[in-house]
Amino acid sequence: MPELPEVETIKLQLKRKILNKKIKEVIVEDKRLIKGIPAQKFKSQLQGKAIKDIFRRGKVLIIKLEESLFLIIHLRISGWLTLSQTREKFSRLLLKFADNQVLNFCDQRVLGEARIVRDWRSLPIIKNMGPEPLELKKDEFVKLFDGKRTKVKPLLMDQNFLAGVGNIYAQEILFCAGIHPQRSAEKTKKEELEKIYSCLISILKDAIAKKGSSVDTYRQIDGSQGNYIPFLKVYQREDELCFKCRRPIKRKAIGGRGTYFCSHCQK
DNA sequence: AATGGGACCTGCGCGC
DNA sequence: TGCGCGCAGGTCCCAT
Repeated sequence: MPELPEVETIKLQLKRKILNKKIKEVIVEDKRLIKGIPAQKFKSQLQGKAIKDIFRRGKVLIIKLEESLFLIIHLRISGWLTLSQTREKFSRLLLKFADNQVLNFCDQRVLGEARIVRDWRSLPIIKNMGPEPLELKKDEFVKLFDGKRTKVKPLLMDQNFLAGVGNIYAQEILFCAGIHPQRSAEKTKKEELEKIYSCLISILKDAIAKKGSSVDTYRQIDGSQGNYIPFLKVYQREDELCFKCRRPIKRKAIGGRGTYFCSHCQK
């Protein structure tokens, strides 16, 4: 559920708070979160290192440390980060700084991951990742669809096609563009793809401005919810009225994913 | 190449 | 009240 706007929010907020702080102590509450190396080694590599930069690629948060080490955090479905004085209920990994602030990697379902690498660009998830939507021009976006025979919705969610869009924003983008979630890419005209592009950009920007959607466990780093939920037009609004035509919103499992849409406004 | 399913996980909300 | 079940969505992996 943390998609691009949520991870971007976390990035911006963390950047204001923990840049140049030194990690004093590392507590691994659940080893399943730590990938690639044993938890002991993970801890010793982080110990004493200062945070030099924080950035994002798709849904992946990348924290640059001293000595060219990178802490890679993927929140997957149910992860979130907080910066506080204490541990949280679902804290799985804690980084304590010298000023006693604690960066909590919380994750209800323990599907997230943390790893340390030197060459983050060669991580498979990064290496194969599609372009950043907010760095993409309209004609570049349209061109991505050349020769694609898949349905538009799974394409938008395919991280190797386009980075950062997940199930929630894909649905919102398609509603905005008036495109049915089962529409195939090859039957989508250039003008429609351009409409999808403008919806993609405006929705992502708006969601970032509102600090993300706390549909489930996602939180801002102070623990408060994101503010975009009241602006969701279809997601989790089954049987509620479409804001455009006042007909009830439908829900259907498409490609194994819960999908909300208006069958009148989306063709 | 595209699609479908299962696996990874846990907690919540529902119906009985 | 309590239990079992279905569901939630990101990614990877395997089979068709």
